[in-house]
Amino acid sequence: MTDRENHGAPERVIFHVDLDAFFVEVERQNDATLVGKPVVIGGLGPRGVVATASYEARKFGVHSAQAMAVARRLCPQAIFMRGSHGLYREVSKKFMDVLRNYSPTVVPVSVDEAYMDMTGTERLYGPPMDAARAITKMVRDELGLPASIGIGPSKLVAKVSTEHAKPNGIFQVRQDEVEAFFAPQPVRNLPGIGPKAGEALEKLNISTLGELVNAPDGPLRRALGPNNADHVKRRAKGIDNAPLRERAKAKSISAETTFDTDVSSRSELEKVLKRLSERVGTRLRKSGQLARNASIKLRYGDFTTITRQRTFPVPGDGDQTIYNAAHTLLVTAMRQRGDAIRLLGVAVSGLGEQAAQLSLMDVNPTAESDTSAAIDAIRDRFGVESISRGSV
DNA sequence: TCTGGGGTCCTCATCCTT
DNA sequence: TCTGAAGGATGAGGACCC
Repeated sequence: MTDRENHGAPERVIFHVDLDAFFVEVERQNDATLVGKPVVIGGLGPRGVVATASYEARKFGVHSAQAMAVARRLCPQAIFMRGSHGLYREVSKKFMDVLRNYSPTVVPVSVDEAYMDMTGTERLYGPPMDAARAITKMVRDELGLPASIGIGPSKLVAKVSTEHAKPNGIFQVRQDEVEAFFAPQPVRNLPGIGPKAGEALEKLNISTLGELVNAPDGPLRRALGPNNADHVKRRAKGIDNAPLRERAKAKSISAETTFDTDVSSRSELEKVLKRLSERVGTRLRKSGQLARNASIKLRYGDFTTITRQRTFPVPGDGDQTIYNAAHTLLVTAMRQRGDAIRLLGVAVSGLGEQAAQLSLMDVNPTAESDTSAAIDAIRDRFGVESISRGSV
């Protein structure tokens, strides 16, 4: 829909609901001694990073994606935890159920945030601010979790508003306020502007969205790429007509691991590759899909990362099929560069429904698939570690 | 000094087919 | 039969998000 087409339509009311320091708050429910203390959740190994930090820890400069070692230095008195991701998924499901009481259109973005279309709900819940207060109250009453809500005429504006609502608040920006609200925002507040684009804009002396809107097109296009520059400029004006839509099925499934110390032993890498292939295969079969491609990801000690991809002769979902392709790719890559490896990953993509398997050109993909499915059944019953293929 | 894991989307290069 | 253009498929890499 173009801007013009949107004229005359009632202003959309979109909520962006975000749970504050979600992982930490869930842990605090299980252990009240964590309340009021700096808590950091993330990987505890030598190469772990911060997933979430409590507001008490953030005061010391701890933030997500930071190396755990740095977080420990900044805030040694914090409580460091690995986190219980299965539990977070369960709580997240309940959170989405609470939101569905208020709107049929709830689109989860991640475990701790979702968009809601609240257009036309005034007669039921009153003005948006009242509805938002009711939702945060219900989230707190039912789940014991603090939530922040940003309200706007689009997903983009709602999302940026949430940053002003945090922690534990509500912030609304109406259509006629969007331009004035966006103009003074730092460019990095615009979703889609990450470290690289932020740096490129800084070089052009552009630090706010207002400056971005008024920047000449030529240098902007050179800095961000022609298509992206136009897109970003529109968003910097707060223009976003994207509809609220359920996320499509996953397009790829992957698993990867970072080693505590870099690994150069081929047999060690093969063992891990096998395990990763099985993890991916199990999830692929659970999704009821077949994959057309397998790929590996390698990161070396100097942090350079490469990916190598291979297409199956026919779509498949068996562990062995995935492993064989991944192994070929790994051997070829190691021949080209034999350096020790920091991270190893396996992925499948080109996912499609089972019917694709009816193309009967291959050796015997079903037999292999049956073996993998049998292994899945045993794992479901007795746990992931209960059975492995011989080489693992 | 240190940079996880699981994703999506975009761009660009290359190869193959028409 | 050769050649070049166009376009799709594939592969690689990078940026970004939570």
